[in-house]
Amino acid sequence: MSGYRKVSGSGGPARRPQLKDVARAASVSISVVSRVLNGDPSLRARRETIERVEAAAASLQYRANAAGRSLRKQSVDVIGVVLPDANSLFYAEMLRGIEAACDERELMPMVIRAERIGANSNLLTRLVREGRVDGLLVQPIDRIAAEVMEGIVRDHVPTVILVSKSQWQPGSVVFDDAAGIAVATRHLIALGHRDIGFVGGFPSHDTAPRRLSGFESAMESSGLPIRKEWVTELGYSPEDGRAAFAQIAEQEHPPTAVVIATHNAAIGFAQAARQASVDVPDDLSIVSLHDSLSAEYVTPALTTVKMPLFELGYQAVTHLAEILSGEPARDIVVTEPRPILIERESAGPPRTQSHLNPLRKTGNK
Amino acid sequence: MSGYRKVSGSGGPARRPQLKDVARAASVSISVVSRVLNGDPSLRARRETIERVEAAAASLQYRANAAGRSLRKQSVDVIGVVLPDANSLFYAEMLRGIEAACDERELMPMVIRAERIGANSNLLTRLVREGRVDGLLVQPIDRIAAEVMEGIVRDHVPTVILVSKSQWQPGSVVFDDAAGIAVATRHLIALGHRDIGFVGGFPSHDTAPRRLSGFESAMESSGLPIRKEWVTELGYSPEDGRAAFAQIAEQEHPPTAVVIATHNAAIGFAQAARQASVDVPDDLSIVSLHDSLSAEYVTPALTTVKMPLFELGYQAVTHLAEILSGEPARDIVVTEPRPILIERESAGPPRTQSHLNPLRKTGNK
DNA sequence: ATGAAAGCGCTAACAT
DNA sequence: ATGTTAGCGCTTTCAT
Repeated sequence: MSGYRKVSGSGGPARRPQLKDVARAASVSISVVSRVLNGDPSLRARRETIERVEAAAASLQYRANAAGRSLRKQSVDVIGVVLPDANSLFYAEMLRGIEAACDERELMPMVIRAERIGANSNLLTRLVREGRVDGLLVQPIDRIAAEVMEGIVRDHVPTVILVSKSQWQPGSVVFDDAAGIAVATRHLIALGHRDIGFVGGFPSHDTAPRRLSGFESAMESSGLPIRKEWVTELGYSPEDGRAAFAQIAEQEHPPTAVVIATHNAAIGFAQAARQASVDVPDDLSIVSLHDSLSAEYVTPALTTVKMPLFELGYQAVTHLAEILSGEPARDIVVTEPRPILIERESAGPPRTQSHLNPLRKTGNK
Repeated sequence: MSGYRKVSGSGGPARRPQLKDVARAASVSISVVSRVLNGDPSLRARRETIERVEAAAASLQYRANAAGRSLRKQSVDVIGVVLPDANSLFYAEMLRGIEAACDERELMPMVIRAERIGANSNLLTRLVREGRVDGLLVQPIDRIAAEVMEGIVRDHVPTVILVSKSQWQPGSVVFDDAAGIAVATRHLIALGHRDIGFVGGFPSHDTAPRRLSGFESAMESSGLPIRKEWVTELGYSPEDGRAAFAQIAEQEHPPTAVVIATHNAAIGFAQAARQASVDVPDDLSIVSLHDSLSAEYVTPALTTVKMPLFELGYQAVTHLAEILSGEPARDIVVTEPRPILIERESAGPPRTQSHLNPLRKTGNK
């Protein structure tokens, strides 16, 4: 079918070398070549033979054909990586961790944007049933989580869930969300804030309660009260962040600072603040969980808590490889390296206190 | 190797159905099943038989094993997509076009960030020599372009170059760069600017002269002069954009507006302007080629010219598929849809003219 | 210490 | 109108 793979004639593109070519060049049988190149421990060959085979393979630039090998081994050394938006800067670092771990194990990551699964709902099932992947790394998004995850469970694909813990089966890698939120909260406390709000995620998302509890414990251990009206649980999207701002800014006595549980909500929250001419950080300080490149470009640049994204990706692959080699699936929390505060411009000391709401420029009620 | 694929015992995960299972269920031979499911035109079967086979395949949720099929067909229906940074928002839309075209042809795109190739230089060669991809879509970056492209040429992999034209061999899909730059330039002229500069790319990059010529012809057809000192050819990175600002802002009589030949340079240029307290757009208007999500987040939001990224990706796959089926490689210019001006905040009418340099706040020299 | 050969799942040429 | 079979390139068991 493919036009370039003709039998070698004079001038035409050469056929790719295969086992038998190496075997002929080294004057051994193909089985010896296979064993040498795969480092078969049961191999009992003369050093000289091994060297001859290796030299022949190198000079021919031999690489085992993936289809032949896969057919025989019943595995393809490819893992599918399903991400909400592979183009988001947020995932750049996680993907780098995934790639690094894959490189070490001679695995190929095949990235599938979750959005594609919506349009082409059997895409994942196809990949699995056609045997194009040995296993899956999945970061579920709410909308498609249920049906996709059910398909995955039904197909018995070795799977590790990223960032959130699976309700379906063991096998996940998550951040220490509470620790990250605590770092953010303590930074605001250290700056002198006492009136601190929390913009959280939707309670049904399994990360949300962990993040909220990080906020609560950091506040409590500094003896600071938590005011219900300063805590929103609207979701993780920019729109949710905007809504959270609306809810918090309308209050008679608003907080002087907020911890925001995720990056996208922080973008929306800050945008809404700017549109309402609320000065960040002078009127309102913001620290958000999860750093990302766009945090730098936003005005004001966002102070964030950077979580170990690289390591999460790395460990996810590591654990998936364990599962593929027969070990039981586990739920892993990535605690190292610890969350790191990235100070930029969105958090500062509170203004000298005034009991008027500086956030509400329109003085109604 | 993979732990989940055991022979079906009681309770254990079921073996994936294969041709012979469908054949047994439909009481026909495996060749009939293969021909029915592949829509073989030479098939001369009874309608009833066809229906029986299709029903059996559907009820078993049969999917042909990729390894078996690939081994036989000598093609894998996977194309490698090498992008400078797959995580950049810039490529999101191009990738969507690639995916859309792949979905239509039952191809799988396998995205490889070019950065990985630096660390793991034989990665691409490996993919090709192992037969894991049938062809390649490559956007070369300067640093690795030469060695990688040479490897590709040597391996005779069907390849289509993205965005820039290949000096190595035919097979490319590029934008109508001149048209895009002309749209940007004409917008500034329509706003009343006469003193317009151009921040271009490095001359060795093949897109650079096309973009410069678009600027020149738009200026000339409005009877506007081009001043050499307002034209920079430093490169496409944010740092290059910063350098371009430095060069332009230092002049006695600077332009009131600039066209910037690419998105990243515009980000750097605008950042440098902000740091120099130059008001954009009041002191200096900016229009850049290539829209991207971050153009909205930057302050001021950038006025840009959106190029047909989706279509470029789509056509690249289309053409690669043509090459794979034996047609000769061509160099394609994507002219539809035309470049579209996205008006945001970085371009406005020029200030009433003053012959002092408003860009140079420090009055030295 | 090395080789022969079976067989992974599929397509297609060749029977019938 | 349908079935039989060779063979794609590889790994691995079994033989020597």
